[in-house]
Amino acid sequence: MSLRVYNTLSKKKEEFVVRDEGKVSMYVCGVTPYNYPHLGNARPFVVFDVVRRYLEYLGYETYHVQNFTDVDDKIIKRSQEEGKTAKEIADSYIKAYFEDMDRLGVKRAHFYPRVTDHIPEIIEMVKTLVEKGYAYELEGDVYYSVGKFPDYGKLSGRDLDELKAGARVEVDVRKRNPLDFALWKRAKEGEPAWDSPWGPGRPGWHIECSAMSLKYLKPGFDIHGGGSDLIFPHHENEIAQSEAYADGKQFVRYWLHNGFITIDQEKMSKSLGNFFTVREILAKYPPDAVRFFLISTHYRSPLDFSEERLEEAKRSLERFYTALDQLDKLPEVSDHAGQDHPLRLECRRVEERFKEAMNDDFNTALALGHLFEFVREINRNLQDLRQKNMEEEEGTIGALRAAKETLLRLGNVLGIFELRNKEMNKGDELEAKLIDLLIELRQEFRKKKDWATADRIRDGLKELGIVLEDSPEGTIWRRK
RNA sequence: GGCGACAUAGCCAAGCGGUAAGGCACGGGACUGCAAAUCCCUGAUUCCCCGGUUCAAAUCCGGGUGUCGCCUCCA
Repeated sequence: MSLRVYNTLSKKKEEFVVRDEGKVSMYVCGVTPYNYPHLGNARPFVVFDVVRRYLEYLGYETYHVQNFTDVDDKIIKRSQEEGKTAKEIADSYIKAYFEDMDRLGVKRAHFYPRVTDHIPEIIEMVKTLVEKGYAYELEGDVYYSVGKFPDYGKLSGRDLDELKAGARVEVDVRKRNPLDFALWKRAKEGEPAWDSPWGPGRPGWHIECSAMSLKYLKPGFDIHGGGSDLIFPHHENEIAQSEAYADGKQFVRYWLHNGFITIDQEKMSKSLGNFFTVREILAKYPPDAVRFFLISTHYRSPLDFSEERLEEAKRSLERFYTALDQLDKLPEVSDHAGQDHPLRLECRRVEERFKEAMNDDFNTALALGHLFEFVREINRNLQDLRQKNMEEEEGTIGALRAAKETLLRLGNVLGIFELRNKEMNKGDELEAKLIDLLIELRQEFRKKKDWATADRIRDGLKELGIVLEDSPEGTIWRRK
């Protein structure tokens, strides 16, 4: 069974066929760095990180490009307010973007082009569009003439006439069609500007992505992704510009869009003010829980945010972690031990199911379900281990070690387990030694059957977020 | 006003024509000094409502109701 992805362009799941065999070129619309990213902003980056990881798991070589829109109205406004240059604003929030996404385990794209580094390419593209008759100049501004592009509306499923009728946009009477959009904007006083054939100005909103994606990925690249609010007008306009520029050559093969994060069923957005920044959330919840939360629902569905959900995500992950910790303690045995153990079969089955789920338009929720079932199977075997004789034990241990490898490998396609250790290792050594000392003392009390004192230690530690678990092999502790 | 999406147990969430995955929470049991962790068992006669198609529908069609999104910067 092969990978199928939902293409916004066709509104259907399609078989995923790449342009260049064995390689996937992907472009994800990045941020305008004028603010700290909120959770809604982060969703596409986590989503497309999983997409990329899965493609790599399948054996594709990926080339992932993501832009920074480092000049635009909001950055300019912000820079004027703070008395800084646009570049200073952009630089500082780009830095913040990386800090936050790194913590969420988002792999770095291979390349992050910035608009301000691509002004010549953009000017060239606008110039060509004017020459080809798709764009016109108006007092230093250049507009794209949507009426010239017959396919306009094909991505968002809109009809030009309907759009005109329903347009709530303030109409600029100079434009030929109210929907014509700016490719180049004349500079106002005090704004960053570059020289162009139409006078000093800066790129319009949509042209950057076309210019940069075409430059680095060439027409007909495989995946273009972003939030579904970009479908119209941003991506619609990108298609219009890019396909007009490339003489009708297909711009993108697969358009992928993720659903929104909502709060109380309402879209999380800066303008509504109902947002939480990634760093606010990470101050209260571990990154793996946030990431788990983000992938526990299919990427195209809306996802309602709440602290309860994050708590739930945290508890769900515990299931994986307790199993993983048990598996870590297993002694080494020959790799071939337990070759015909039933658990080995489960390993193959879970991987098949995992692939089947992910092949169906990256169904991470289903994939996680399979992983949970697999964990139960692992725990069953772990429990059995105690009642086994030596010979059987070796086989079970061998199979369990293989299961651990499978679980870790599949989990990391989703990027969840690798985040855990980072956070867990944060505790300092002194703390660990003190806890060990308390456990030792408690052991003494337990021997003397002084349950009251023993329980006081356990309860006290629990208050501090340290959970003790007694087992025949001794007492272990973990953070709650 | 135009276009579109979604409605599945207490909560979250898969399934998209063959008789309801998984997680969290809850209850019972095993284990334990008691817990915790883990395992076992239990939970929707039913998938918003009403019709229809079909041997068979949560899944398809029609009509309602409700919620949300896009049409404006927006991930």
